[in-house]
Amino acid sequence: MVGMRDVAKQAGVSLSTVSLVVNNTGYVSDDMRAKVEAAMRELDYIPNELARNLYHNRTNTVGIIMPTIAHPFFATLTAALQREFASRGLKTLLCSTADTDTGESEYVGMLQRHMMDGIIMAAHTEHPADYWTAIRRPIVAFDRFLGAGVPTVHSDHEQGGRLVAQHLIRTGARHVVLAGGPRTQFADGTTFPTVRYHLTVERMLSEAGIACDYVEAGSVTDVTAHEAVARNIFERYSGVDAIVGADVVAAMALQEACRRGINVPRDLQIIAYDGTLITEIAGKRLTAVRQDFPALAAALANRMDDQIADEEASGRKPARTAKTDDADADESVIEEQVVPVAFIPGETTR
Amino acid sequence: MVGMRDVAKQAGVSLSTVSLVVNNTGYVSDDMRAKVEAAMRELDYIPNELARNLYHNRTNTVGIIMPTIAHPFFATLTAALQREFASRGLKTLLCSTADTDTGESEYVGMLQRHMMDGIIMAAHTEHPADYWTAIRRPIVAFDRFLGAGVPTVHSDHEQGGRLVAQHLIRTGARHVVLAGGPRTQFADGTTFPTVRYHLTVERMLSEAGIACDYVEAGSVTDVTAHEAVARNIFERYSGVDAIVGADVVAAMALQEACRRGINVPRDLQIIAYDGTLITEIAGKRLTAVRQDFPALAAALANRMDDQIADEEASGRKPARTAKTDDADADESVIEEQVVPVAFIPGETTR
DNA sequence: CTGAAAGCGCTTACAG
DNA sequence: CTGAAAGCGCTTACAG
Repeated sequence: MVGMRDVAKQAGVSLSTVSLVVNNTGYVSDDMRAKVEAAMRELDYIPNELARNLYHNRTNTVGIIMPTIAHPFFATLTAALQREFASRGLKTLLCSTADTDTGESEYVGMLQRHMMDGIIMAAHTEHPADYWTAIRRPIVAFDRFLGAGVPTVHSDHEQGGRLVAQHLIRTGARHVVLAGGPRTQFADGTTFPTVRYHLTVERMLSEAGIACDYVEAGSVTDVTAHEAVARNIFERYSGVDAIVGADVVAAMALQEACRRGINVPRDLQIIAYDGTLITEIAGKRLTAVRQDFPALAAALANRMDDQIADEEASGRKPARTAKTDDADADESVIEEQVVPVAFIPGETTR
Repeated sequence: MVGMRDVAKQAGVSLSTVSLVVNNTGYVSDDMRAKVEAAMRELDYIPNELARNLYHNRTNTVGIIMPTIAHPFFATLTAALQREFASRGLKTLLCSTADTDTGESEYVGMLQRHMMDGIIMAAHTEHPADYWTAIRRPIVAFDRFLGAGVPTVHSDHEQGGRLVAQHLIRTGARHVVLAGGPRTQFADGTTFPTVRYHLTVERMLSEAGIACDYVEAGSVTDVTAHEAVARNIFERYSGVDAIVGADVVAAMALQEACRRGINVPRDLQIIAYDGTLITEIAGKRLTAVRQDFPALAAALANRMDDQIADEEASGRKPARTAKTDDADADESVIEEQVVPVAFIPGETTR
């Protein structure tokens, strides 16, 4: 491997001069620069970024922790994040917990060992209350609350719930089935903002006197399990005339409805929550509440930049100390950024 | 940041002793070990992997270059690869060219700057013949030929083509439309093994006297464009009674058939090529030729391990020199590993 | 504007 | 079994 030393020797200059040329920093005479560049070319010199990273204690790499990249929701989110990060000079390390059975602790370890500059946390998790806050390195949560000092970004799920409920009320739905995460997540002090969408729908439908049942949709890591859920809905709630669930669940419900010869949307409306490409290939174009993935990604990347800048500023010491310079951060509070959603009519609603 | 030096001081031992304990290498007396471990705990010491990486000139990170992770095919492949790599202690860096408009050269640059130990190349590309072979670092190609010395892994597309053709012949198809990549890829000396599936289907159908038209399915980066393709098929080939295409195209075709009130599978059969989860949520369960993603991932990872080991063995000098030790490698030939596929009957064929 | 020196944090021969 | 020393490849004050 040819290193800077070889280039310096070949060009007859010092190491520092080569470094200045490579990084285009400070002043180098045209003469010197030419000699160095010639040497670099002759030797086919390529700087070793590892060494540079060690010096700066930075890798320009951000990890995205999610259950599995095979799920369209996370694939869509990750694509948006990768694009956003790339435009900021950051690489994306894939950390999918279900694809590796290692849980997120391994990835957190990598963060602590300085293999990454930060982590976007988008996987479910069960940890002591201070697990995340104790890490003291850049972390941004997606769609979950991880504790004070860990900023979070999520869609405006209340708005999402309102859009769904308003549509169902307006179209005269009478028996709605809502599919979502484990109902235990709905407890007070939940760490999942998504429950706001379900709760909003339930409240508004209840006020309108519309029946609303809730079923648990199963894990995102086992997409085929959704099929059984879809079947169950039809078997347990024979009067159902509207189903609301994440894209994949909605697609399964539509498929099952077709098998049973149910006319969608005349006798059954289906609304997908998320708006990934699944909505376009499910047999009919699914009506959907679409999360704004590019905007979510931009918000996540902004928070991440902040976190990384904070860490750098605080001289490689813990980022979140009491002495915040400006008043914007009450450290006992979770910084929360909310991104609007949109209602996209398709062929599965009236 | 607390470093090894701090631990050594606190424990009253030398740097090397701390290193030995941390890495569990060589012999350290229980006494010393205890002291070091105590110090590590007290100081909350976490080794900095960057430094270690610099010394070893390894990052244990492999990049996967693909058009976009948002496409279910690459999401599925990547999930399998990530799982496979993780089990071998390798991290997965996401390199999607369409999500970043940077082309793969940026990622190749990272490989050369030693930010990655190797690259899985699964994106389309147009480069001079020696572009890939000149890189001289670990590269494994997926489903494409990149040149001598770059091993490749792909499904047995001839078998895939046979399975499709046999089914169509057996069920009495009379007018088949095949959707696939740009027809220009079919030239002699193509770098795309997938054309073997199309060519096999065309040859076998032709021998059986069955009409077969070919349409270009459009880019994987623009999934919605497939919709127009699906519409076109029905408009241009009114007699079509079987459509074969990648999962997303097949799903779109099914959706369009439903809109037109065409009975699938009675009057139109649809076969999906790939077998991602799309086949399960397309309105009906799609009959599919399924690629074996876990096996493909394992094969890719094996080749990658070989490449990395070769590089290490050749003392950090170019991996592919003339002096191969055993006779297994004629360097002018592309090492090619083929993985079987399977025909999975669904609801869209007879 | 250029060079000699110290250092990023860890690892590994090599003496003792 | 332990420590002092050199080194991984690059960067950055700091003298000249």
